[in-house]
Amino acid sequence: MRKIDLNNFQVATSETVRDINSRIMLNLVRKHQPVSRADLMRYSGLQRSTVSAIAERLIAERWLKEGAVGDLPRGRKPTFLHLNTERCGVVGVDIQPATTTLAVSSMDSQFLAQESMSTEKDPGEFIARLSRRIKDLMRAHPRNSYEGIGISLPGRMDSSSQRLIFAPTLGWSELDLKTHLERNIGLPVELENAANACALAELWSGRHLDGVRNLVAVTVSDDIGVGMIMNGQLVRGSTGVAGEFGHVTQEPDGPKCRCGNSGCWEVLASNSAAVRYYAESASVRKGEVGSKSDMTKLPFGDILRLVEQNDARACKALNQMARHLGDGIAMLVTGLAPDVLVVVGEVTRAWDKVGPIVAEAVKRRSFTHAVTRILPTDPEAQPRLRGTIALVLQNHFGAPLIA
Amino acid sequence: MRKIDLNNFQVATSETVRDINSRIMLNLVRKHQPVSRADLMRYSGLQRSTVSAIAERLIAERWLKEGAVGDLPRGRKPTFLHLNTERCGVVGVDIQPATTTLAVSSMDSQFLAQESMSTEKDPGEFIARLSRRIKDLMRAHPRNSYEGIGISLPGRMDSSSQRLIFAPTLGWSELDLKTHLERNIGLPVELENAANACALAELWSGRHLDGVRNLVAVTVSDDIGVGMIMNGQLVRGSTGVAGEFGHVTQEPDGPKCRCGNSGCWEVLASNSAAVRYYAESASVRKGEVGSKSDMTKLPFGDILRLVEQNDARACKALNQMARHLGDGIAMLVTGLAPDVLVVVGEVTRAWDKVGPIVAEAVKRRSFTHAVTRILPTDPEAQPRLRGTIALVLQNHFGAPLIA
DNA sequence: AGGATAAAGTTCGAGGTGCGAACAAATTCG
DNA sequence: CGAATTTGTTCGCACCTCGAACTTTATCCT
Repeated sequence: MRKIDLNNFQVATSETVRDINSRIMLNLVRKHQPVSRADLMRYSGLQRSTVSAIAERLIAERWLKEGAVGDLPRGRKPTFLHLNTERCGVVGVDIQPATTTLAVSSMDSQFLAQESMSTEKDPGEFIARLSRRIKDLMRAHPRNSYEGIGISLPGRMDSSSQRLIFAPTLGWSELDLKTHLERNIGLPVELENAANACALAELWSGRHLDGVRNLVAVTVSDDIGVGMIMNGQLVRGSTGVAGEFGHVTQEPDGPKCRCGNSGCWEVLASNSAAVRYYAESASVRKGEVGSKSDMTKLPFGDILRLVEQNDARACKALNQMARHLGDGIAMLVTGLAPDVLVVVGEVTRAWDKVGPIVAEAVKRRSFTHAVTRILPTDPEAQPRLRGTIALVLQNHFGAPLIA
Repeated sequence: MRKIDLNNFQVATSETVRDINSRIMLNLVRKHQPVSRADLMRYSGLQRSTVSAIAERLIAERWLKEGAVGDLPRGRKPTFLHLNTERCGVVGVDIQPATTTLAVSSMDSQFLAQESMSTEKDPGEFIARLSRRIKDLMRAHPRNSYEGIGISLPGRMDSSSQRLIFAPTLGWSELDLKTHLERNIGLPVELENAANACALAELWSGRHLDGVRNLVAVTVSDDIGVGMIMNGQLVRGSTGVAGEFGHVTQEPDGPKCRCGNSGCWEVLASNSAAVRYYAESASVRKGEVGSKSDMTKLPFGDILRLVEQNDARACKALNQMARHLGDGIAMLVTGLAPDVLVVVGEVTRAWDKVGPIVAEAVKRRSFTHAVTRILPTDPEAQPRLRGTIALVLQNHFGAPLIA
């Protein structure tokens, strides 16, 4: 049971009823399509007449469309309803330190087109170029309407103003991306932290069992981010900064982290950690410790490639990273007990090696009553980008803001 | 934005509108009482006529009552509305390993009476005795109606059946407390884990700034429990077992925990930990390590008493506990970034000593963007017991289950 | 004293919404 | 060809909020 937020509520009117039931209908169609009005009546518990009325309106508003007629052993054949995927489009933007990916998607989270550009160091320049690219992309893929622009980025937004307040890897500061883009393009813009976007992606378009309402996404790159869905809703915390489990101290005497502390989880288990482990093993092998110039700092991708070739040093570095990754995941499983925990990042390419080590660490360390499934995401599925789409679609498919 | 739970939703009808607005009104009265209809109109945004209609019904249902007339510089004087605290009572039961406390409370979370009994080892016997005590207490404090019985206990319930599935300190197993009590007394029973109950207590009757929607309660006794409120709602996780941060590994080579792992947070920072630190310091002082018989295992309460007398050994043990407590709290602050984190337990009696050490650890270890206030609870305020009341009152004051 | 002003609270018809029964349409089976 | 069955529509009813008009109560100013 939720407490009513007296600082941010909506009273109910007659139309509220229709809004609630429409959203339920829309979700039922999304889940069961193709589906007849009679089926919707059974799924929802609404009266046949009510279902017909709502369907009529949703068809008029072009959210739904009628399709083929079904087949039954007896009686009148049902007319199927579908989501009208042509109705609207959504623009998704995934900003990463080096590359920014943008895409347009239809209502069913299918990408219609996708392209990349470099992420500029100068925010002004970047916004101008991104705006142009988005407009071009929308012009090339005309839709009945565009609903909005979702943006994922490695940083933190102020929860009220949505201004960017922290994005060390991008090198921007205090940027009001939202307002600028909204003015340039004329569509609502929604920003979200990358890990949170991944969590949303899994919630709305993940291939999980139906009814997953507690889900954690762990993004592993040069840092570690955690996005949490609890009770079917993204957890942003008081200032929008929840999920910084990457900066939980795991080894007080461990290596220095760029956050200023030492031995943070992300210092021990991120891609950069594997890179460091690999480099360290080089100098150890040579019998010299600390002669930094000797350390061969291979990019993480190369380490993964070496692992595929069964290179012993690379495997050892990866194992070390995996063990620490598992330790942190055990913390999340123990403390949050989600139904599903998904891992996002290049490291999933070696999941056949990493997965068992993580599973072992979790089994060893975590409290036994949780039954969290730990799953790698397919990098092809572009979780960040899918999350930006979910971010916008939420507004139509999510629960109405009431009470 | 919340995702609609298609496995557990309610469609809206005309009455839903009234239900939503009634609950909003009830909460507004709770927050602002005494308050006039005209004020409620302004707070809620509803029409004057609607406010009057809802008030009329709530008065008829005895949720509200009219009180004194107010005073204004001009115009007709307003009639104030209050919560009708006499309307209903709630029974709260706080089961702890040695003692069970039971109380009856009015709608405003004020205790009318409170008494204790010993917690039996035999569950059947216990249920019988508890039922009798509850019935006696209700008879001694007659109310218009009793709304339900809330129970807090140190253990875990199955989230669907509410059967007790894990309560090592009580020594009961697989107990269906809910059904038995409901049959004996004829009131709905709600069970909740003690840490969760404390979190609910702070959410509903805590003395915090208004609008705290992300809150963590840490209960420190012989174990450590964590209750989480995120987005204004209790986080129970997939199987109702979320919050076991007490069993997150902090020192892999640390002392054995009764959960089977080693170096869990609760092994390092619970009351028992302080007791152990104290005992260890004894044997160290004597120059012998490991001769267990020499270790003086003082109860935690005695250690606190010694601390009040500035006993050096006791202070050292408490400091050690406090440092570890702070380390774990830093993890929660970093990862969950709640508005408020409350600490519950005997340790708060020495908060003038413990608080600064915790604050220091949090400052040192946690990510800097969170602005969590860390507060001790007053043991006199009986957070567990208040939580059981909140557990029941939620059903009337919480957001309606819709969509 | 009496009228203007002001604010609280009530009354009542209009419009939106779901309910539920009756009805129409479409299809199969004997 | 009619009975049975299932889908989908129509229509009057009840519930709810809205919003304007109205009543009630009180103060201030002339």
